[in-house]
Amino acid sequence: MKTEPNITISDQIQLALTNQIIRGQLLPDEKLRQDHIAKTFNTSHVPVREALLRLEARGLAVSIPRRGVRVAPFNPDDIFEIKAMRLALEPVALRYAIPKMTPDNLSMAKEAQRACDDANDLVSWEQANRQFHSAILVACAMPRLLSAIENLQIQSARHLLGTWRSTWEERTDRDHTAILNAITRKDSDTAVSVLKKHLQRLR
Amino acid sequence: MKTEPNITISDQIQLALTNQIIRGQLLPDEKLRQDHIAKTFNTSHVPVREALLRLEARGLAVSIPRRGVRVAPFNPDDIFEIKAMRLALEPVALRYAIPKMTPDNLSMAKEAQRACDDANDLVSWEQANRQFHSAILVACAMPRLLSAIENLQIQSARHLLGTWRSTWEERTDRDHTAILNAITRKDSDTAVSVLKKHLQRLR
DNA sequence: ATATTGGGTTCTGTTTTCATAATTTATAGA
DNA sequence: TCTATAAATTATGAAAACAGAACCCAATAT
Repeated sequence: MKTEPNITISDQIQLALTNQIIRGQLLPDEKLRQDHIAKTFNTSHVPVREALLRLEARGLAVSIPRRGVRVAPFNPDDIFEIKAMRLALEPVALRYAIPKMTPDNLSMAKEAQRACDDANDLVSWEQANRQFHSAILVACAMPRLLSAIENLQIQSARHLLGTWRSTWEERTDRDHTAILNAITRKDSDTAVSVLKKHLQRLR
Repeated sequence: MKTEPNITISDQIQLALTNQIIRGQLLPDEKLRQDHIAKTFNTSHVPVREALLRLEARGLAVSIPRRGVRVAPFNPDDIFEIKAMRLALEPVALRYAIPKMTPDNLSMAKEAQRACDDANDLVSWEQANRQFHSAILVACAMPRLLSAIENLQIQSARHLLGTWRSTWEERTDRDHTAILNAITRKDSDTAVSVLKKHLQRLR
């Protein structure tokens, strides 16, 4: 039994571009030219157009009709907005998730937390951090909510990697452990309030 | 000075399909065939694909690679999720909007409210209602937040028109006036709490 | 009757080609 | 020298053409 051979070319392009944008290999406001990208992926420009369209829908690119697509810019207002939205959505997701959480969900979260602590560069820490935040929420089983949150997390990550690029200090994230403990006790109130404080610290 | 001749064919298709989905002219799970739609718009199927892609991103369609796109289905879980997200996001937007609200914003909202009261069928009431809910929030000036909310409102509208299709009774919406009064007094707390109750009543 | 195979049809995803809008470069004028 | 216009180049958006996967339906086997 094979796993999803149904991945379209435009999916692959979208994934690759997403990562390049997150990691800052593509800079804010950088132009995304269709046939240039097409060449690097050995395709025609149509699948590229479709990938760009979806990047735009996810807030990672900005398009002006007939004038091309650019990597989405980043100003302080955007950071503020993203934080506000995460603060609005993630606590809700967490509250719905906790009662439905399975042992499997919990162990995934713990694993991600370990990966956070073990990370020794910003890129891999960020990946693990994002996995942690997703792992504690997936159980809510609300697809729109989860994908909205995922997009916001990606945009946060982009900001993080863009501004703190080189600086890296090992960190043990007390909030994460506190959240995990509360979840284990099924103590939604403290889990949610710690998560809120945690997100408030974002900048 | 012309207004936006930069509308692409795929934009027009997207708009038309959006309305057809909202109004229930396209039913949940109905198949959206590319060349069929292309024929009705006298285009090739490429712009149609792009329109479908964006409908998918907005939660109005569901696509399975190589197996086509369908109008997004609607089960009680979805309704619940949409309500939860609106409850999470709209109060936040309102709180940020009120301090920035201009007289123009306010009069737009009043106009929409009047249109609600004057409506004598469900379709036009729904349009006015949506305009009201947007008008009281635009001032927050948070584009991602606003477009997320707009999409949720569209999905609510779809549910509304889908289930209560024919029934129509004139209604004067007390919540709307209460919200407007609170906004006029710059009383964010009551405005937000009335909005929350108002959204809670959604089903 | 039910399940299964095969062939034909339909539909999606992609490439190739093209028209036209936008941008850049060059040229002429003040 | 700077501005404004025109020509050449480049890029986007759409059409046409095509390959291959999914679907349908009839004929065959169980």
